[in-house]
Amino acid sequence: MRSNAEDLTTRARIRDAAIGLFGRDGFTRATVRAVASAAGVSPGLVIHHFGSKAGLREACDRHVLAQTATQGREKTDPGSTRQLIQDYLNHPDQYANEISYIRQSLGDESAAGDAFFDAVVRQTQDIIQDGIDAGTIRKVDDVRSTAVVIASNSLSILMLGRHLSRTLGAVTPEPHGIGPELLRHLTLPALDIYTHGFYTDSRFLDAARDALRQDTPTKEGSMPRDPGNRRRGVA
Amino acid sequence: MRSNAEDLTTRARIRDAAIGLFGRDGFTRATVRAVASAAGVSPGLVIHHFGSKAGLREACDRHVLAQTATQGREKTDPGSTRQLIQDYLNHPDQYANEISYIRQSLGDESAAGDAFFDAVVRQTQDIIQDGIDAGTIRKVDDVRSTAVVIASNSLSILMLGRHLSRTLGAVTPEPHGIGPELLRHLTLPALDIYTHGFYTDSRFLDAARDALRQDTPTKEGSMPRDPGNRRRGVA
DNA sequence: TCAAAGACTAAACAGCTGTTCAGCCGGGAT
DNA sequence: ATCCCGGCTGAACAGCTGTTTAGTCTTTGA
Repeated sequence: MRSNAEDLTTRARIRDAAIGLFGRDGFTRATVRAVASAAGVSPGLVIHHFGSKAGLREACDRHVLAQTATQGREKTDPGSTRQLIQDYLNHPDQYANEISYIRQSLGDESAAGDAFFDAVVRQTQDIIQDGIDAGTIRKVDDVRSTAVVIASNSLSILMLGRHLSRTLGAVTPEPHGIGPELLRHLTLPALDIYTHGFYTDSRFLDAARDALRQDTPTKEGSMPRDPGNRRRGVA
Repeated sequence: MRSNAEDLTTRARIRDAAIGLFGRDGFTRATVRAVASAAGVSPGLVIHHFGSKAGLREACDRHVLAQTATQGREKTDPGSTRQLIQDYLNHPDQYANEISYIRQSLGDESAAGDAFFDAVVRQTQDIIQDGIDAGTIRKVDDVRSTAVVIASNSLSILMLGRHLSRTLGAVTPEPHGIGPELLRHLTLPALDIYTHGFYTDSRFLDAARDALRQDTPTKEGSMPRDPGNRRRGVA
């Protein structure tokens, strides 16, 4: 999205190379030497600039987080959100490194991953609340829990993109596997469920509600009673 | 689920220890020495039995895959599925290692992860087809794509369990973060969406359908036209 | 102009990694 | 009894890891 040329500060070049390698190989497998080599620099300089590999990772965390935060700023503005998606579909490679990096952060437990997930949930909750107020989204009992479910569903594409593209036979952009073709495959089925639901009646929902009502919420340990036939194989 | 005592073969003890450590720390971070130590054995013996660390991993893949395959065998039988869930809720720790291991396999690209994901999709597709035939699940245009969406949503709990438990304030069983309390939080919101849908009308679905229809599916590269306001921020 | 500071490198260091090797031990077959 | 073979160990090896160090080059500032 920004200047792809090599007019960047050496420090920034190292950071960007690290984001790419961390996203592709993970924080453990990506080595300081590989980052240095990708940035055209000696390993010592990486440490000189960032103190340690952990420091380099923190710098990458801060940078990716700041970048995605400015993008998520225009959350309740539907027009800019659409433009953002369109922008991504036109230039998928531009965001590839950040996407992969966030995927790694969400998997490999880290404070940055926590922060990103919380931001997505918060943002989703705002969108849902606005949608409810505008009448485009059904009124739900618990907005926060619903936001968590929706966010989890959305982020599953990020976490499982490689598998999704593979089983659907879509082209698989490296390394995250998320491309326009994948979104084209998933959009209608997902929106169909979000629009018309998945079950024909409220049988499963009622059963689960009953089961949860009579389920004594013991604060720790196993559940004493059969919770019933909640979530039969799916969900 | 089987004998937890130490009447196992040394080879099996090493394998089980490896499954635990691989699931907790990932395949790279978990070392042969750590596995050996956890199994009460010398590092050389691990190599002696499995040839290499990669061979050990393959053995773990085979074992976890076989174990989950036998469990998924009774897929279309709702009673046994319910019993399986109940069994898990009563003895969550029993499955913790396998769950974590599968999570790692799905994230860290591997043939075992691919096989597991495909099995889940296949199984989900069968369940959906049966549900449609029985009238409990709405008839959908594309059963396979719908199955992929449902499977992706379901597996997101596995991939993001730690985050879900954290933001919901639920107890977080190590290391995967999936416990009864988390399921208790998510069941009703998820089933509510699956039962009543999420949007109030088909506005978003229709818009996406129109956008996809007029979208020339170029087989490679960027999309030439604005795909429209599909999936506004969520989904 | 000179000195201080920072960017940068090449080499080395210590620690950890997977793996190998020589050999010990115990139990079954000959 | 002897042989031997597989389970098993402890030590060692080579390679890679993050990091340090000594030193060079370039820029900057008074």
